[in-house]
Amino acid sequence: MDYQFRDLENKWQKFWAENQTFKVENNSPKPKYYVLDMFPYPSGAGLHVGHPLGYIASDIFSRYKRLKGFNVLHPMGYDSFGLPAEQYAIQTGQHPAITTETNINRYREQLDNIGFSFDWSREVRTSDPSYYKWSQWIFMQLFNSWYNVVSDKAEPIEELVRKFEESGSANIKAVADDDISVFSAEEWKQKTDEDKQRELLKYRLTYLRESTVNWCPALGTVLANDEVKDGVSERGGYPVEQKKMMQWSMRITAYADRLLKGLDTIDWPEPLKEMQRNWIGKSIGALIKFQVESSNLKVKGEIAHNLQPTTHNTIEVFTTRVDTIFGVSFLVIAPEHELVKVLTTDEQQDDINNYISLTKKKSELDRMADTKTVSGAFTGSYAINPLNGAKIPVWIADYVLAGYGTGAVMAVPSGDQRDYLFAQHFNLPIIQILDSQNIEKEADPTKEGKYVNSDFINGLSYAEAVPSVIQKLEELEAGKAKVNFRIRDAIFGRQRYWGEPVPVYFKDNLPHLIDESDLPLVLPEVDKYLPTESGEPPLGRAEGWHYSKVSPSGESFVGSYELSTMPGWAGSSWYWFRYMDAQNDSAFADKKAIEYWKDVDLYIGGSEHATGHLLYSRFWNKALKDLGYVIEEEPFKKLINQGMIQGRSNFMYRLIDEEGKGTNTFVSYGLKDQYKTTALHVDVNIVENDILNLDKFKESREEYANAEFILESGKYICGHEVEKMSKSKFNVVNPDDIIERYGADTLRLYEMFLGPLEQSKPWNTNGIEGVFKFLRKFWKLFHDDQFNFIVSNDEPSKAEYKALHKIIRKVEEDIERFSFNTSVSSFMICVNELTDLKSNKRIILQDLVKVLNPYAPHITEELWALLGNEPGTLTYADFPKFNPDYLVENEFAYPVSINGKTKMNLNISLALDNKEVEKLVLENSDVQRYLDGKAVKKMIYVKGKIVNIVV
RNA sequence: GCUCGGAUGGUGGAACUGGUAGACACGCAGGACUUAAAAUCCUGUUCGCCCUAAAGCGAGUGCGGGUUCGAUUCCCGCUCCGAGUACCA
Repeated sequence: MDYQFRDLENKWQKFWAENQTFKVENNSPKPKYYVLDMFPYPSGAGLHVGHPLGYIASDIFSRYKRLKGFNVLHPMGYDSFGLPAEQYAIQTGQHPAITTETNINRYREQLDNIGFSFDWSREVRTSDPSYYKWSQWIFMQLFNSWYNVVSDKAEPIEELVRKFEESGSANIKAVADDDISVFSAEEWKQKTDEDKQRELLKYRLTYLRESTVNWCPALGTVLANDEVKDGVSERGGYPVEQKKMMQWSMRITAYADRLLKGLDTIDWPEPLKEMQRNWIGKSIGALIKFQVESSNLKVKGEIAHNLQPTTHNTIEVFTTRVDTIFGVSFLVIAPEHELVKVLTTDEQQDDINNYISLTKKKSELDRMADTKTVSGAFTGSYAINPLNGAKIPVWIADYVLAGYGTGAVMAVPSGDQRDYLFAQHFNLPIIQILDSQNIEKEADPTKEGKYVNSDFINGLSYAEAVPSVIQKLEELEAGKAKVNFRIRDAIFGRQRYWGEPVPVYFKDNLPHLIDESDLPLVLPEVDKYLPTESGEPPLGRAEGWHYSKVSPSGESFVGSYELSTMPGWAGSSWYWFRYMDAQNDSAFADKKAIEYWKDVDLYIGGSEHATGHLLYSRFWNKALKDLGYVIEEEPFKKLINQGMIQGRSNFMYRLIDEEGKGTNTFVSYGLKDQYKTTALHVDVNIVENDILNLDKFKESREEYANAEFILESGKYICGHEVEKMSKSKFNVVNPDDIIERYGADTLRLYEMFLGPLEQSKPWNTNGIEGVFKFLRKFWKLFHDDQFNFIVSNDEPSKAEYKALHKIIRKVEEDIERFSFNTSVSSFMICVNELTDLKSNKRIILQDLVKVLNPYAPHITEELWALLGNEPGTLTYADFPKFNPDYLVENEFAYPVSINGKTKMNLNISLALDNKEVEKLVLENSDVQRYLDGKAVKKMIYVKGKIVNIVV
């Protein structure tokens, strides 16, 4: 039979599903291996050809590991809560659950078409109550925990309560809110329940905090950062303002150091680790207190430590460059800083008010994006440099962010470019502090040279100055060394409908967890998916959305539920555990299952999740480990980023008439410059190798039925450009179409053949023929000219063994280093060689089938069965063992070069030693001719590589 | 701005630890088979010069330098492209 890919692929896909070929057990004598893909959000557009890239790579790896004797967990699921489904629901009234279900079914169909070896019995959907029950449960565990700095881990909150009861708050070292109070055990016991809860909330790993959101009054909704462009909503262009509201937060900052240290223990791409390091942003510096000079404090040249500092008359700044303290010429505090009111003098009041109202109009994003404009206002007050008593003005400016550090900076114009520009603009002094500094045109942040104008550190180097300054500050009680992190606690609430309800109700304005037995807290029905008229989240519309509880004493109580839902990242921060034991109803995963699978051995996904999903997942994993639920400190041992598949658009050129109107005539790419034309996108699916299919084009739309063309050599050539893959650019390619035409095995091979996995590249169907031809050629190895299956049981020749063992070694090496594109090339070489050798030896072909199986599972299953093996057993066969003996050579065709330029090749036995080779080469008549009598200075001979003659 | 990645024929890419640059494909050109098309097969294909051809010569991995017997690979400086990130004190 000819290679009937569609029949054969359908047959095997059905076989695998019916026989549950890829179902995996949570115990096995084989070693475990867990291969995970980043699960998709099931969007309405379906899968395009870029999505499966990573899945194909992970599938090849999984199948390879099975052949290598591992018990492989390779699951798939859906991250099915999300904004698009909700927006669609707002527009159409269709319940997001219905849209989501439809989309998932479509995705499943498309995925099944490609022949993945997923264990679908473990499928998860984050929007399914049986799944989000456990997202809610984990939220509860975090709520019931605090971070103990002494043991450096999260502990149950009861432990903290016990400590409070024993000895008050004095000996507690915790990562907590700034406003925790100090109390004795006695004082604790005397607190009301309410006060105790209020205090504990400051310690919990999930807690309430006031934070700002992008509020759009016209749309009546909160917007995500990327829904806001230039201060107005992306949809509609309505103004957006910053609104403060109480929000759930997660204390990820408690884990900042562990998240940083853990990076050194995992095998991830270095750029990605670097991104996380920068995001966490550990900086070692110092806190310095600047005394405020005000009329009633009367500081005149006196050193500040003589004064009694209070929070009202000191400004605390954080700096990573304490050494520059003598270069400080002003202080800048954030416009939101609490001291602004106190510091502003009557004369400056108007200036300050104006500036603050100006700032309010800008979103934090805008404030951060605008680095060019210098703006600020003077408060009228001055502060005193604690080390030299200098009187320096205090300004406010929006380049200082209230949320980072202390919300105040000491400005050193000579060392910091922003400070430099600010000083220039407002005519403030710029003080040189290092002898090698060049500050004529811009700030010089380098640390080289010796200090000048710097009092007691004059003449010292950077390394000497830092400890010296810190010591002095500590002596004066005007400052101390301090580690600061850039990372901020993660906001966990969303004013949305399509997400997990937060399992919390309120009583006396205090949050309480619902009973664990009441989980899952199922998302209620609402009439509309918009916020309520009073501005409450959509859940405010749900009827009867109250928590009722009967207390042990028999009193019934009704509390209102939290109305916000969890963010998109909640469900994806632990899903790899659910795959270990997806059906469990009494735990997020059984302890034994977690002990068996432990962690993910290989995780494949895009680098766009570098600072979101991949950081949150690590955080939850660590918290769950602290609480004793999981084993490993890090969830993903090895991570590979697959590159983005970009779109490749095709263009046609419409002729413009004299009046400037478009005609129905189209000019081929090479001729377009001779005419007046306008370019328009044409569907890439009716273009092949940039040549337009004219008939299909005419059929595509009625208006094109009578289109005319100006052709070049009888063809219409289209222009092309690399763009994002999107419907509007007509460059979306559906894998289903490729499979229909060439089969799933060809698609799999071609996606790999396209280039290195990590590299971003445009999708281009040009070239897929080559891969398709390869599979047909492979098929023909097993068949005669009439397509009768025929293999020989004869002993293969040395050349045949060599071809086989070359590919065995190559595929092993390539898969281990995730270089899938090169092994596809090698398969082609191997099949070409065997075709030339007219090889149809069973011994060779049977092993070749195994080696190719991970890449092209359908065709190999079919041939495996045709070879007489039990159908379906290929998945768990043994990968062939590489034998180097077959590759031993006794001769090598050495390139002979003169002064590094290759001139010729020479066959030389590998058994000869240096001297013999040199002699042989120099005696060769061709070499003599090239040398042309010139004296040989030196000879380089690298065995098995090269001979180089230096003259 | 900062960080990271990249730049190789007409195209996608290969060259893994410094050792024959352009593997493997696509495309293109020519040919075979065929009434024809498809499919298949064969030959050629980095560029330039010379040439009927064989052969030969020269240049060549973004640009300019350097290290080396030898550089796509290492070092220094630059240009361009892509991604991430955002005034982080």
